[in-house]
Amino acid sequence: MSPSAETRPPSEARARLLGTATKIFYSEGIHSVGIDRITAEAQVTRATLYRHFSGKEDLILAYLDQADRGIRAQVAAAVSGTPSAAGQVRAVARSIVDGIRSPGFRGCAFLNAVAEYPDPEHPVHRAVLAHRQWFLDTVTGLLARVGEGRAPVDAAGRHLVMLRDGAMAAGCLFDPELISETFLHGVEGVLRDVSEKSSA
Amino acid sequence: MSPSAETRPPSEARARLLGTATKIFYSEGIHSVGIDRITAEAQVTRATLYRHFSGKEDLILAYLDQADRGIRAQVAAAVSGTPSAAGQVRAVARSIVDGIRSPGFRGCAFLNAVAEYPDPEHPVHRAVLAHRQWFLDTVTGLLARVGEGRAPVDAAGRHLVMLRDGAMAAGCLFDPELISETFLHGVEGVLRDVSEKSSA
DNA sequence: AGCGAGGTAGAACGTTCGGTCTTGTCGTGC
DNA sequence: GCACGACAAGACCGAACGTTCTACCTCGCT
Repeated sequence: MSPSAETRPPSEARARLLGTATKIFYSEGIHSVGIDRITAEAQVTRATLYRHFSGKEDLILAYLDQADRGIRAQVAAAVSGTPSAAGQVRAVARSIVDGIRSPGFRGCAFLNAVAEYPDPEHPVHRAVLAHRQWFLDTVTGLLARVGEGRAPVDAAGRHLVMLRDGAMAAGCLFDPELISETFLHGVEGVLRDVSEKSSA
Repeated sequence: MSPSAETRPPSEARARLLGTATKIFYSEGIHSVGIDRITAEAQVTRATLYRHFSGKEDLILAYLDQADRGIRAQVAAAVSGTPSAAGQVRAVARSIVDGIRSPGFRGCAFLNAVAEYPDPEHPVHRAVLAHRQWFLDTVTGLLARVGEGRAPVDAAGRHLVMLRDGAMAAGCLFDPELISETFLHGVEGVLRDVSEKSSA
């Protein structure tokens, strides 16, 4: 799973490198920033970068891996901090709008990355697909516990992910406040659907 | 408005150039393809490209402008071919899923482009915002005629655009058929919302 | 004391980038 | 008949790309 399995163990320089890469890749894109930008900003020489990562692609994968871990932790925190199933879905939704509303928000790191790597065979593209599959499964699992029963929970999960994708994509192109409001409203609709359908 | 206002009039070579740029930019991204790829595939020399466009950026803007015209025509056709307001919304939605289901679908050209140009001041970014504003206004206008009255049609328009964005983003990452189904279902929900609220 | 891992510093590799320029050749309109 | 616009072909530019290299330093360990 770990994309940098064959590279060096953690170190101060490596952490600085990955942190800088995360910041720059997320805010400016991937193809448009070069190795030099990252090494300069991380105050590290090129040799150091290539000691910890096998190349730029490896650094990109490490960036996405870190983003993936962050989101998983964020979802886990939202879920563990709430007892009811519907409350868990709302907590996840709230964590999403928190991101959209935060200052440096530049959309979904994975959707942005996949826009630059359309080739389905490319490791970066694959990493995005894997993350998205996990998210869909997780959300669908939460919804299944809201509408306990044989409600069409798969469709509801896809609906919720579609709303999330739209909100994340538009969150840095429109007023984040309006996007958040629209998204939360949509989430309530999905919750209503799942509850109604399962009680029918 | 026209991004290539100061460049040459149409010609066979120019059309070939723009067509090739459209195909390649859309399917492979923008930053990752160079001038040489486009000129080679269009069977045109660099000199010819720079005779018709002031540079790569101008070509990108022409590409987006062409995509914008295409979508406007597509929406206009959907609207003009349907009498009822709700039918027009459904026709637009259908034209969207037609795109998602078509073979070479690679997501929204504008969302993909803006992922590569995060700087809000950049002309490419601005072109994307302009297109999106037009689309939101258009969709909101259609919804206003569905719920004739003072229904919260702005929120419904944002909701519909959010669904579209999510569908376009995921359409090339998941099963297009399921995405289309989910999207059309969501559109019906928006239509129901607008109709109910206005009749209340 | 000595060794190696991890780091800095910086030159250099070959390639590709976007962009300019020159030269020659068609075809059309004046 | 000839000048001009459109295009082909390709050399050329400076810069940036990702990558590799040598050389030196400085810790922590044994």
